[in-house]
Amino acid sequence: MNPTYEPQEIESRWYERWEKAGLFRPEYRPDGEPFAVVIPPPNVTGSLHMGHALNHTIHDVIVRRKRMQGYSVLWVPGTDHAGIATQNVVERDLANEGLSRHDLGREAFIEQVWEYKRKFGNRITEQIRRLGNSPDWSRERFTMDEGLSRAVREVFVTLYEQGLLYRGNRIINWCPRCATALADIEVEYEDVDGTLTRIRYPFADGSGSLVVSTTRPETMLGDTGVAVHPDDDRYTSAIGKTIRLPLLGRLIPVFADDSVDPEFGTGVVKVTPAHDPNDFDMGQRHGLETIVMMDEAGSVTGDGGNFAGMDRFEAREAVRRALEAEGALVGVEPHRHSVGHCYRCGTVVEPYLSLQWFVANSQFSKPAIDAVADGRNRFVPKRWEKSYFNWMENLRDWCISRQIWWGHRIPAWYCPDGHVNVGRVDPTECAECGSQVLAQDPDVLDTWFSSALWPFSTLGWPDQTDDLARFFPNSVLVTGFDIIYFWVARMMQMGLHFMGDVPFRETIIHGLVRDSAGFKMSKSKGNTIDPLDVAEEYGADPLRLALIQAANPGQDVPLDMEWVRGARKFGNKLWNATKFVLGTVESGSVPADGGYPQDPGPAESWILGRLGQVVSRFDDLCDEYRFSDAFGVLYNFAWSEVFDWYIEISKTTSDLPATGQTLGVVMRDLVKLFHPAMPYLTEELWEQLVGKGLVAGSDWPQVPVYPVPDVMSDLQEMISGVRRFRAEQGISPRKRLELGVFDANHVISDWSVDLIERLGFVDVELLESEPDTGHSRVVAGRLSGFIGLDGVIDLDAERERLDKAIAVAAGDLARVEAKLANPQFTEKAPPAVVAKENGKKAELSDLMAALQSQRDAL
RNA sequence: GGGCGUUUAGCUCAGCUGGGAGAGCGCUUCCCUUACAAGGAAGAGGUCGGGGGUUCGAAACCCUCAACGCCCACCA
Repeated sequence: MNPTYEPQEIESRWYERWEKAGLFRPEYRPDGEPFAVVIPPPNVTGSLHMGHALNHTIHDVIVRRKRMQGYSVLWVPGTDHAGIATQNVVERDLANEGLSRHDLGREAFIEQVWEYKRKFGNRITEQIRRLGNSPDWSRERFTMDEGLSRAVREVFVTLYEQGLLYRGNRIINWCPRCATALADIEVEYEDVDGTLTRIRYPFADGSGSLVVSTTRPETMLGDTGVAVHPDDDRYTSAIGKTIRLPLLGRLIPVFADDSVDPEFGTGVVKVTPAHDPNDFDMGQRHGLETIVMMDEAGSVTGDGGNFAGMDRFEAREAVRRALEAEGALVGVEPHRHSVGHCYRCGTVVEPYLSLQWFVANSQFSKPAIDAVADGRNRFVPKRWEKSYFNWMENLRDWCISRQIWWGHRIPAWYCPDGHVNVGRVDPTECAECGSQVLAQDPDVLDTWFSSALWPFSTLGWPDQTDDLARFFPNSVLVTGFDIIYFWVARMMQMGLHFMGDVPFRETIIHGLVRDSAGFKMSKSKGNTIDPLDVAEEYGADPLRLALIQAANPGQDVPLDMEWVRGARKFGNKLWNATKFVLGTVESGSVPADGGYPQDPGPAESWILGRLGQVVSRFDDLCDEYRFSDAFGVLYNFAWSEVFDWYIEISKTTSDLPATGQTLGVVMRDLVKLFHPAMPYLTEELWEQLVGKGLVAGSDWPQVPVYPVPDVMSDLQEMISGVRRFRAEQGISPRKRLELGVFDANHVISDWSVDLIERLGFVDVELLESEPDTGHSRVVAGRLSGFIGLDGVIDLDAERERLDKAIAVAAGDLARVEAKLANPQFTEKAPPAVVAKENGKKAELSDLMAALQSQRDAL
């Protein structure tokens, strides 16, 4: 073995062997209970970031452990076509050559994107491999592959037939830069400092005017009405009058509507039905005309008079100036308000009236709520259920059409008469009028439409495949809280609707990876850490361990390179411990399973007993997805019990029969337990210890129950006590001390004496009674130690030490006595608690007395 | 405006059903003892955000205040 742990070298050696062994396929354990999970498909042209690394590490830890526990595990990998995001990337490339997608035309452009996908589509999957993840690559899917496209079409057509999917003219969110509609949740709101413009709207009959307020004065070009609240006394007389719209001179009515807030501004609202959802509703209620004054690029249309052709923000200023010139501008004041931005490009979105396809969302909400409420699906942590419910309860219809080219084309065809043909196969003539002139809808579907089907489309649906029968519903879904609405909620809706069941039984929500200062990692902030760079510098295993050590459900993960370095140190420790064990047991001689000794000595029994407890605790915590806690328990056990104590103990007990065997077995089980987090390193150590097969394919430890002898903690306390004495008195570790041990309860053996002598670096004499004078007492459970002080120490320092110990004991004793003196406590507290306090009191009294006599004898 | 969460050691966080304040990192002192100095041994450090209440007993349960963070909402 290398003298030290070299992660990078090791990590190039194992992936192929795992794959060749077929480990990642559920067929590896054909008879196991199925356990299925699907990867949240990353953008196909994307690159791995730390959020992926966290998500995948959690997946892999779950999946590798389940595999070792005997489940038939399927982890489906794949990528998402990421409609707008990918199209934007390719368009940016084209722009560098001075081209737009329109220069290429639709077909050539799409071919270009496919080319891009072929070129970069492997990058992210390669990165996923590099970090040691173990999905079943033979079942890798892409949201636009043939099968998934068929699933998308099937869902679209079925929903259409069921009347749950329709086409309609609505106000949607429009991104003028991407030139497409967006769903409500694709808009990110941000408070910005804007202005509120007050405009005077004169009555046509010259009898006065009303003053309206708006944050978007340019929209007045599309005004077709003015509204006040019906109960607003100030304006009762205005209702029914006609306004002559400034700048354009259009005549528009004043009407009353409940939705107007009399408290806001002047209590008078200009109504622009084509460019505001509220106004649209009012327009519907009052039969107003809709005038689209802005086009797809955000420029003023021909209906905007002199302003036609201007960009919306340019028009905003121009309209204001024109109003001022006309004397209609009352004032402009600062106004902080929330403005929506495109989640893909950050451009300010416009509410925009257009003809789009929608999913009648409300129909899907109740089943999706019920499924979580009655526990068919469980959120971990549970508090996210509230957000989920809240969102589900307030759903508006989902706008699914996008005016881009990259994605699943909407399977709807229109004849010249406007008849709509939707079908599973492309129509050749209009079903209504027989026209053979048909044009397919140019739009594509929202990326999330196909993502919503992922848990069953990847298993072969709509075909009734074996995988579908075996692995649906999935066991768990692991994702971040940021896509609960985008993804989790919609998978739930579609799973329930099309499969009649929840798509997965548990929804595991993890946090965000943050930088060491607690800030969200983002490209714009420049604080991102590339997981591949980390793997390059420190290794993938250390990165994985660092991430999983911080990953409790719902909790953000702060990542500092210190944590990664710490994880690598731990890897090094495991490495060296194994090297030591190999000095005792022959390489390759440790059995893959079992091998626990029949008749262990006390130290063996202790470490094996503790190992059993730790495995059981670790399993419980993993089953609750509390990985941070689980690995904390394991890490501490390995380091402070196995390495710091057991290995040291084993050096002194070479004559005990089970030592070598136990060392090998304990080390092997540690290797198994750490394998889900550090797959490469543990595989390397397994090769050294066991030499046959792979840890990845081994069985999870099942440790028989061993008693944990109390004497072990007595001995440890005795040894620590001697060491503490040494440190406090400034006595060199090389000076051998005399230690008298009084063992009133006869708990120790020759072996114990040997242990104390070696680890404490003392000569032990067993005492028949406690000596009176000339010693320093070491309290160690049922044992008492007496260090000979002759010529060893500074008496003053020893007095000080004793005084400190006495003060501490006295304080503790006083507290216990006060508690016991309180009749309320002795009467009302449970007897067990009272008994415990009494025991404590006796113990402390003895200790006090002993220390005091020690002090007096000095 | 509504909802959720956080506040425990210098830092990151455990502490689940109320019964002697914990871990890792960092820090201090000593030690290159033949697995490991990417290490070992020993140690310092906290009025558990403030206030009130329930209880024999509260970091934990209830109320309240404060600070910070996040999500949702048609703030013209």
